[in-house]
Amino acid sequence: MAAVLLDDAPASGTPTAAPHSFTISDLAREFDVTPRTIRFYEGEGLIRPARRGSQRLYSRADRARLAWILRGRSVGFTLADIRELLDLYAPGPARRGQLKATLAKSRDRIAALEAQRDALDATIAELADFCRTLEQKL
Amino acid sequence: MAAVLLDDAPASGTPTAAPHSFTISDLAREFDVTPRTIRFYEGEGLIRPARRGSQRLYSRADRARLAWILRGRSVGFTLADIRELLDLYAPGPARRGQLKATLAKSRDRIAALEAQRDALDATIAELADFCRTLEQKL
DNA sequence: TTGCAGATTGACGCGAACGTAAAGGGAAGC
DNA sequence: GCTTCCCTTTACGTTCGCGTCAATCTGCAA
Repeated sequence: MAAVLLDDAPASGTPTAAPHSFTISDLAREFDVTPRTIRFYEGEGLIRPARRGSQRLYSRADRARLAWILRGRSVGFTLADIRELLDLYAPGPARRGQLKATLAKSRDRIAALEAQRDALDATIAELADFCRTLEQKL
Repeated sequence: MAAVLLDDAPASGTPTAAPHSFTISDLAREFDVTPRTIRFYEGEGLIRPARRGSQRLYSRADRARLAWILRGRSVGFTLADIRELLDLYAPGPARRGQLKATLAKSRDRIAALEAQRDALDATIAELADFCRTLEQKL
């Protein structure tokens, strides 16, 4: 996982050379968000692109980090949640007590996510069932 | 599913007789939300409890409906989404064109939910992996 | 040189989903 | 009768996650 946040593979099947840096609107287009959104995440401390003068320059690691943020968002994390998780991944001084606390937090997250998945599955099943009864009526 | 919205089974293993009506704080306690939240949902047209005088009285169907609303919320639906889905379930006049539109909407929802589940699974897998590396360090 | 496209910061705005008083009604128990 | 709860409505406040100007700067091409 940590590797994912350090770099990311170019889009498969794309023979065009993968650039090593991106502008804010490059990323905005790629991930279908606005530049405003990306700047907002930076303001919230979620991402820290380099600068060339005043202009932001995103590395592939930044790009992967953004992808991670957006996926977190898509599963219902708040931006505060995401920041906390990114901090967990960051290799801190790693005292033993810290590690155990981090482990506990991670496990809580997992439990919550699994509960959410159960809710998701149930909802999907219901909707699928509903679709079947609709098809019957046609 | 429609049946779920009409009634709901009492909590399994509970020998106490299942009441047929509830106050707002009964439901608030049971589902761990505030009365304010439930009243808010009523204001948004998501639920319509009976009244005894000015006091709200929730039937078991209302209770099931609330549960459905909260599960919808937990999977990331907005209240507007939930209202729309509840309306879909409501047995409308059912013209053929309506049915097909409803079916299309439902399928779109399912596709979105499945994408969300994939994101969830990936996130869970990552966190689980992270936990394993933490355990190694202990 | 003069645009023009795309980048920047700053500030205010906004919808969603409630929270939080404030002020009062109504039944129950002492 | 008085207090104590629990319920009610009304209404303004708050947080999150951006949207939307506005003013400015910076290259690059015509």
